[in-house]
Amino acid sequence: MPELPEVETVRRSLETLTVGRRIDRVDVRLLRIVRRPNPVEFMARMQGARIEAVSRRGKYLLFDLGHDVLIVHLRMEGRFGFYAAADPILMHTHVIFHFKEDMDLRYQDVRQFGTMDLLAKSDLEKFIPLSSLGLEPLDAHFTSAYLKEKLRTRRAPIKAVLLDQSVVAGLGNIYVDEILFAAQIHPERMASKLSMKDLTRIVDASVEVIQHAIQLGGSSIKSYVNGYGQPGSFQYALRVYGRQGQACLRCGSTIYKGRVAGRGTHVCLSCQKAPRAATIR
DNA sequence: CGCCAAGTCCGGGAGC
DNA sequence: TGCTCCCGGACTTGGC
Repeated sequence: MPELPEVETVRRSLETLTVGRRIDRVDVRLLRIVRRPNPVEFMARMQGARIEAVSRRGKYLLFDLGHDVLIVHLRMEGRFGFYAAADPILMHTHVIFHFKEDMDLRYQDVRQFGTMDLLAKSDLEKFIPLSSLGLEPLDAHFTSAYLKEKLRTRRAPIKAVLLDQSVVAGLGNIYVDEILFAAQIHPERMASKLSMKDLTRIVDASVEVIQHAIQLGGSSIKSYVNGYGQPGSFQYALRVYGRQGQACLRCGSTIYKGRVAGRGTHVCLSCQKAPRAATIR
């Protein structure tokens, strides 16, 4: 479940491990991972390319290859590992980037949900999933005024809207629950009805939670590790996610788990006051 | 054994 | 009427 803090942590590790290296050969072992171009062209175009930089936008990783850019989405369980070329190939290894120095960058994904897109840098704006992303939560322009405008017409519950990548880029199920708990806002509040004060609380909570999570290298709930194979430690700092049945760290009442926007949703019903129409109350 | 978990896309349907 | 918005299903497979 890599969300922004996990993807950012992976980015930092891959930056150290791969920038400046030249790709000798790419081996696509599971075709569905590569969405475009076709796998033959994908492998051919990357051969000989040098990794100039590794950046991130929302939950997407971007490998700058000079003329082209490789865009990777890890979805739920995608991960990268750095190996000696002679190391045994583990299960669920779907794409291998071989470097000159007998080192490999390997993409592993039990769920096979992750995606790779290779495009010319000049076509980057045409890549809809990327070009339609909203602001990063740590962007200075991510403010209550920005959210007010974005949420003006949105009648969906605030949780669904914060999961919408065109509103804020990089939040997923874990951090939205954490942010709404920190902001003391019920996930089923209608987005368009939130006051500027509410929105300010959401912005402040977003910055605080996401910064803290990056500091701790992300949350390793299930399988997440960075490019060095190291887990994060923010799972120990989670205040509401996965704590159903336990005491609220703020008020002591019991954390409840329900369902909002089709997602498992954790709330403290004392700290996060339910609106009249709420199903979790 | 059947359900759940995750993020995104897509189609159908609701609502303004 | 036409558009925007919302929700649920599909994708996948391991774990409970």
